[in-house]
Amino acid sequence: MNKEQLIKETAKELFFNKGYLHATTQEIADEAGVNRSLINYYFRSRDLLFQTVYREAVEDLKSQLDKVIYSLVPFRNKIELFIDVYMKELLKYPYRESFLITEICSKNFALKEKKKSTALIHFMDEVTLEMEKGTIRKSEPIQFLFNLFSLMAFPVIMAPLYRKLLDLSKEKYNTLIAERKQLILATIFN
Amino acid sequence: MNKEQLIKETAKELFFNKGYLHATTQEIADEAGVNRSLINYYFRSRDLLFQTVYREAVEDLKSQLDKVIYSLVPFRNKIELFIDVYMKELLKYPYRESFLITEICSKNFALKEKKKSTALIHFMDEVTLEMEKGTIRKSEPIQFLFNLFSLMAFPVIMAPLYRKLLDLSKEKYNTLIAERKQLILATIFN
DNA sequence: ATTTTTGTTAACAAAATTGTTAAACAATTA
DNA sequence: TAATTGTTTAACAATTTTGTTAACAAAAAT
Repeated sequence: MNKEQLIKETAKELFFNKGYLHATTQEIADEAGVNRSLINYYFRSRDLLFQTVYREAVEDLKSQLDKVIYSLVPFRNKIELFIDVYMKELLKYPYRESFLITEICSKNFALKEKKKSTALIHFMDEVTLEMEKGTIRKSEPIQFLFNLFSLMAFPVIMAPLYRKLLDLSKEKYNTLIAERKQLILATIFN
Repeated sequence: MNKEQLIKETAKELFFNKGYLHATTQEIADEAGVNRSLINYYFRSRDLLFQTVYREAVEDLKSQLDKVIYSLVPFRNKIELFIDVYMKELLKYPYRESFLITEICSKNFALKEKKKSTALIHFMDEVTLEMEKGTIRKSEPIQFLFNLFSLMAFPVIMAPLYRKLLDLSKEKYNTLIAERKQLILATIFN
């Protein structure tokens, strides 16, 4: 693999998978098995590497949503597909969203944002329709999104803490997470 | 206020409220309006300050749970009370749990943990009972906890990101969060 | 009142982290 | 094969961050 890519992937591994948000350039380089100067060669500065990783994470997140949202299957199947896709991604990169939040908070971000993606608007319409049909609980459509994401992501993100507080083994915790797809469906559908 | 306390509170403010997890000792001192050396005087090192803050956060989290769990009111009222208490705390310290996770991940934590708190066991029993009574959906009792915490915390923690992605004003977002208590109750109770 | 203890500060030293440069090396092209 | 371009590295410089010290001030104790 070319080393520019390797550096990025390694950074993502440390940030998104290991949750090691304080990683230094040296640590990233070591983990990738490259000379630290290469980070400056390819990305100019630590901060630009972070920005690059940040941007790609947001893009990934969006395109992932879009792909599922635009799939032409009935609503419930769409949600099931989405849970499959997103929870798989969560197990690979549990801390991606946490990284994004930390970055947004630490830099005082220019929140210039492109319009709400058309995919989202499309999906919100679909949610509204399902509420009218009575397949899901009535509420502000965004709340349905909140609920769905919350139920998927939070237990995964908080695993280290909850394992501590509840004294659960890694295996037990994984079992619980695996069970959640059905539970989430039962929770959000009438 | 005595300055040792002030430093701790300021650190918490930066970490838990502002989500500024990269704060340096100088930045903490500046924010608190004290000389940086005082941090070393009272806490010896940056790392010990972090440890102290960490420990207190875990304690707070636990004692908060305990207080509500042991209150002698019917189950549903208990949950309502809990949502009130916990969501108020969340708005004050949205990133407390994120800080804990980041710390757990960055240090390779000695996961030596005191037994699961008796409060938790007590509460799990209560949840099991309610499942048998049919007031809440049947599942592994811990999953009920997961659901409850997820629905409360995740939309608050992810506010900066979701506001970006969904292009929502601060006001609109706050309204959505405020509406969630009823929504959560409707979601987790049969 | 003066000694002792505690709290506070600035100046300094040490360590850690990042950024730059120049030279070595490899790959590609003329 | 010489020249050019792109890649990699080590050495160095600059910066940032942390930790220590010693002097000083305030408070408490004798």
